[in-house]
Parts: sequence; C-alpha cells; structure tokens
Amino acid sequence: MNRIAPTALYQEVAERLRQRIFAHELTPGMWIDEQKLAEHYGISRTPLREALKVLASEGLVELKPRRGCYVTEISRRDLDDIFPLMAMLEGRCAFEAVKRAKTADLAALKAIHEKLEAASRDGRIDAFFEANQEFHKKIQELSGNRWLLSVIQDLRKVLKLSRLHSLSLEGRLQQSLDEHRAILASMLSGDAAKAEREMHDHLLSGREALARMDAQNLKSA
Amino acid sequence: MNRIAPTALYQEVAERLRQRIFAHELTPGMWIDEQKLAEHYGISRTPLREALKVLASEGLVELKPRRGCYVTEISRRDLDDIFPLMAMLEGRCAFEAVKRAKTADLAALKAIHEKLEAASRDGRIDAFFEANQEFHKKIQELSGNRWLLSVIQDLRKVLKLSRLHSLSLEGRLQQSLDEHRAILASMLSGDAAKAEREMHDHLLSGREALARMDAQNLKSA
DNA sequence: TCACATAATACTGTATCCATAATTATGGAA
DNA sequence: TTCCATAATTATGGATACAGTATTATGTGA
Repeated sequence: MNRIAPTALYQEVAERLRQRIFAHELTPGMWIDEQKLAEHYGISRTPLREALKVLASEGLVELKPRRGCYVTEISRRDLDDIFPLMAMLEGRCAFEAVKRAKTADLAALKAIHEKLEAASRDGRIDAFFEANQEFHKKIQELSGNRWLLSVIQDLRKVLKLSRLHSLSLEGRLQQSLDEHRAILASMLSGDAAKAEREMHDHLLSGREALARMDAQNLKSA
Repeated sequence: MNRIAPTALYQEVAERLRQRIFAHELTPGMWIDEQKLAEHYGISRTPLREALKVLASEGLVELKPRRGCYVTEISRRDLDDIFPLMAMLEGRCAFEAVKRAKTADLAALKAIHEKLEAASRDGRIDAFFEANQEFHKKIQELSGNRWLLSVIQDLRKVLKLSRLHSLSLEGRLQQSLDEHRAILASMLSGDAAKAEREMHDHLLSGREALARMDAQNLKSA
C-alpha cells in the first residue's frame, strides 16, 4: 500500500471503501469481512473499523452490533423519498445561485455546460456524466450555502448506492442535455424562480427515467 | 460506569458526548482530551475514538489530523445558512403531513399541542420546550419521509451547538404558541399549502428571535 | 534580555492481543 | 432421516502497548 498522503489512515480507507461501494464492487447487502479487508489493505483492523463507523453515519453501511458490517440496501421507497427531496434542495440551490452569481460565475457555469455539449456531440458518456456532476456541483457552490451543499452531497452518496443510478443518464442523454440548456438559459437571464422550477423538474425527470429502467430490469429478470 | 445497555459502547459514549455538547458542558472550540475522557468514563481510548469519529461526521466535533478533536464552533453565518434550510424542510414536512395524516394522527398531534398549551399556562418553560420538540417531531414523522426526517434531525443537532438555541424560545413563548396554534389549525382544516407556509415562517421567526438575543448578548458583553 | 535551537514530554494514530458473543458444525436421540 | 442440543470455531468489540509527530520547555548564544 503506497501511502504518501498526510491525511489519517482511516480517512483514506473510508474513501477507498466509498469508491468501491459506489462502483458496486461491494454490493448492497454484502457482508464486509473486517479481517480480510484489513489484510488486503495491509493495515490493522483499528483504522478500518474507524472508517466503517464513518461510512455508517453516512448511511453507506449498516453496523449491526455483534453481527458485523453490511453494505446498505436501498429500496425503491427510499428512492421515492430521496428524489423529491433532492429536487427541492437542488431547486433551491439554483434559485440562490441566480441571486448570488456574478458574471464571472455564470461564465464558469457556461464553460462547464460547454463540456456537456461537447461530450454529448462526441457520444462520450463518461465525460458527459462527469460534466453533469460538475455542473450540479458548481450551482450548489454558487448558492453560497455550505449546509445546503453538505445536505445534498450526503443524500447524493446514498443515491449512488443504487445500481441503476449511474446508468440512469445513458437512456436520456438528449433529454438531460435539453433540460440543462433550459436551466442554464434561465440562470443567464437571471430568472431565479424559473431556474428553480426547471432544476426541480430536472431531478424528478431523472427519477422517472430510473423508475422506467427499474421496471425494465424487473421484466428481464 | 453502570452499563446495562446491549448497544455498542461507542454508541453509548457518542450519545453521552452529544448530551454534554448540547448542554454546553463541552463548549465550542474546546479541545477534547481523549485520555482524560476515557479515564473519566472508565473505558479505553478505542471506543471513545470511534465515538468521536461518529460525532465528527455529524459535524459536532472537528478532527484535526495530529492535532486532536475540537468541539465545532458555529458561526452566525452558519445559522443564517441553516435556518432558511430548516424552514424549507420543516415546511415541506408540514405539507406532506397534511397530505398523509389520518384523523387519528391529527388527534395525536392535537394532544401534543394541548401539552404545549398547558405548559404555557403554567409557565413551565422546560415542559414547553419539550412539547415543542415533540410537536415538530410528530409532524416530521407524519410526513412519512424517512430521509426528510433524517436530514432535519442532522441539522437540528448542529443548531443545538449554538448557546442561544435553547434559550431562544423563552423570550417568545407566547408568539411561538400563537404560531403553533395557527399551524395546527391549518393542518386540521387540511390546508397543506398554508400549513407549509406557516411552518416555514415559524422557523424563520425563531431565527429572528435568536438574532435579537445575539445582538443583546453582544451589547452586554 | 531576547531569540533560536535542541531536547523532553505528551498526545495522536496504528498495531497487537484478549475476551465475549454468535454462528456453524457435529453428534445423539426421536 | 430430521431436529435439537452442545461444542468448537470464528468474528466482533474493547484494552493495552508502541511508534511517530507536534508542542513546549529549557538552555545557550548573541
């Protein structure tokens, strides 16, 4: 294990585990073997256990007393609860962002959107995915509310538990792009209320796509 | 240390520390001495450190690498960020609660409100405080959205860091009661939008009271 | 007397060890 | 053959020990 970082070991381990969970290498419901994992990373169980505590309070794993650690399973019900919440929160972000954004900020946002357009043209899905994340992140930052941002990111982590989440964009790339264009346009024109509404609906539209995939998934299973 | 609970030690310790932080026995900015504390509780540093990790991801303490653990200091800016967010979230709770509540639920809510009225009549501030919490909690539960509830409670924990938070009700007991009456009335009449608006404003009104206390506090200091 | 360097001390972070509880496997009885 | 009980194994939770780094104190030189 190549350690260069000055950060604490448990943080590093927590981050690696997060990535493995998001990549569904550690699948929901799966039991996490502390000893194997510690051995695999070449560390002792202590920092690993501390990392698991952190992941547990993020909701990514569940710590059953004396039973060990399991990757959280997220239900359709959870998705139905979280998406409207995210829609409201990110909508508010867009609203606040418009209120606060300086011209330089809007230019930066526009630049990120250009990446999205380019990725779409070239059909580079992973680049599209990344630019999409960056776009949303930027708006959250522009809202200037540290806590709003933190709440959204916490929920986003939980959403990433869903297997379908990372795929949900693929089927609606064009639609997503259109929605982004609309949001950007509203923001550039300074229409906060409209941007809020569009961002809100953009999120819900993502939920619907995911539901459709889910239905399809069940059919093929 | 009298241990009866079957729950993990680190959870118990985390809860005790939370209470001590909320009671401002551990004041914001204060350094937490692991050894002293472990000794005081008659436990080893291991579960204590795990507890601190949990509190850190709740935002109650900050873990500075190689520097130790400090109780989080919350700024006026943070309060300005959090309260509008809470107002939006609890407003949404009220809205959803109206949509979902059965007559039995509303009766239960009414019963809780009666405690509030009684506490107010008798001038029992701590009982008022408790009934107030219960009222809000009940509405959050009635919203039926587990994640909405979780987000609100996470933010509430952070708010409790503020010294003034627990006092903010005292100065506006009558006003708070009036606002509660209005919210309850709207909910009983099934007017979700009105309940949402009133709950939203109720929270913001709390922030204003707190700001006034803060100003007064600065003057006397 | 003050500033800087070096040494000592103390606390954080990690590893190892031990005890207890849970799960599984094995054996016996119905 | 199946079900239950008991024993053995294994994993989790907690304690202790150790290493490394930061801070502080002390001493020396200017």
